[in-house]
Amino acid sequence: MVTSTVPYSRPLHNLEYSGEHAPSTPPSLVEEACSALERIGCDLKKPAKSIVFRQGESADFIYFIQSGALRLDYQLEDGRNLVLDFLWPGRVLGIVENDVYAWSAIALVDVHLKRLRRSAVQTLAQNYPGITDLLLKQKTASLMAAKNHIILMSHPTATSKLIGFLLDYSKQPEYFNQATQVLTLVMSRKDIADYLGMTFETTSRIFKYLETKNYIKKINHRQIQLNTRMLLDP
Amino acid sequence: MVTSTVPYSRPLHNLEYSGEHAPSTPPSLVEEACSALERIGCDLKKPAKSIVFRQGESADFIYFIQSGALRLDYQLEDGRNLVLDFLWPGRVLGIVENDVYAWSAIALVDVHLKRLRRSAVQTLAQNYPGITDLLLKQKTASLMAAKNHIILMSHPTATSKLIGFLLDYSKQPEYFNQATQVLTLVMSRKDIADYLGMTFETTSRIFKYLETKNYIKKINHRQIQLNTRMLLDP
DNA sequence: CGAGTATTTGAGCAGCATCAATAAGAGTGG
DNA sequence: CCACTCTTATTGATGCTGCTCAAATACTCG
Repeated sequence: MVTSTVPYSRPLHNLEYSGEHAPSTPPSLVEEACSALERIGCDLKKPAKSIVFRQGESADFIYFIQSGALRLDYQLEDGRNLVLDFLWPGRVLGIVENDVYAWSAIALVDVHLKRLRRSAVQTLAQNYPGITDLLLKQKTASLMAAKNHIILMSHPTATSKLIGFLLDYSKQPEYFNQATQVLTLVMSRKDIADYLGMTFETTSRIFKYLETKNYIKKINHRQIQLNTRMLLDP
Repeated sequence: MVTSTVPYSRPLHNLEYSGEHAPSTPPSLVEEACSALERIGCDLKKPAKSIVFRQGESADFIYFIQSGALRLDYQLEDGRNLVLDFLWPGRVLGIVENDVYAWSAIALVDVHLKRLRRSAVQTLAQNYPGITDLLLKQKTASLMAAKNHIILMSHPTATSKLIGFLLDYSKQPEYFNQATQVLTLVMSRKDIADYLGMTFETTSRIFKYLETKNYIKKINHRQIQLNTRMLLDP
């Protein structure tokens, strides 16, 4: 049941965030840092729906996503649950928080993680400057994701929010089939709603609306064929 | 006209973000880094409403805010303007973007900045590990601000968004008088609206509503006395 | 003081939330 | 493999919140 469907173990040097020019650290140092991290990391597989860490827990570990997908949840005092982000391979969990995790991480599908003790990473960072560099890039990636999230939430209508979400999501090669244009949703209607700031009934209704307008075609609840041209157009 | 009302020049070592435990770098290194940065930085004063940098411009400089307040604007293709953040002394501008600035920075009041050439900071960072550390902390600060922003935008009603905004804002000591409980708004109704994802008419109406409920008392358009206890209660 | 900008206020409507009921899928054990 | 249960998704009816367009008022700055 916990058996992952992952065919191969992704090497850590795929983690580098390419959205920023390498500032001063040469690539060799980053590679060195990755292999150093690889040595102290341990492989960890978690089944779908399992919790990797909980908001408020002592933040002892950081995790590199090798494969799969996760959801970051933030529990509000008023009882609402907010989805802060969806995470894909190449991203890192647990580097932002200080002594305790500021949010929870939940596996959406079976995931393959590399777990590293935070203190070990910090010790290692003293000898490998590439590590700090890598963490800096990961934080930039988180920040850009947050900016994107804010832009999505600022859209005036639920329809444009959802269209923006689908277009962003379709950039994930493991869940969007370019040939068939079919997007596999790894998250529920409620997850999407909690991410975009709406109710899951509205999410469902907008999916329906998009189908009547031929923007999308529902294969089943979790498989949706996109009409990318039309979604990008209006 | 460009004369700043700032009484003193804030030393750079006030910049350290205290929300995270110092990982491994001892404080002495951070101080060293700050004085090194101080040497290559040049003082810059900008009047209220002036643009520090524009979205899309070549990101040659980073700025440390010594005093004043700024607004980060993101221009969308559809013509809407989004306020991504309000920045206060101690924060840094321009470290997130890569080769071009991803958003614009506008002075809300007269500001005093320390301007540093990005390339010079990168060169200096090779000798002073504290610099990378400081940048890492600043990115964490940006990310936490973004998380807060997302939480605010997720609130179900415009009233709770605005209350959340006022409570967050009242943490700024230079604009909230603890004794009189008066908050000085450095931003317009439209700025607040563009930050929270609503129209400025709604912002105005909610201010009115909060006054009728005795949650706030308007001294004038830009001076508002808060009834903090009532705002925190419901 | 006057022109331009920011804010307030009003009326009407559209979109989304709420509550509620049904339908479709997924998971489980016989 | 099927029947049963539990979860997830859809659909419906209704009311309220906040948007739109429009006008009036307050404030700012030269």
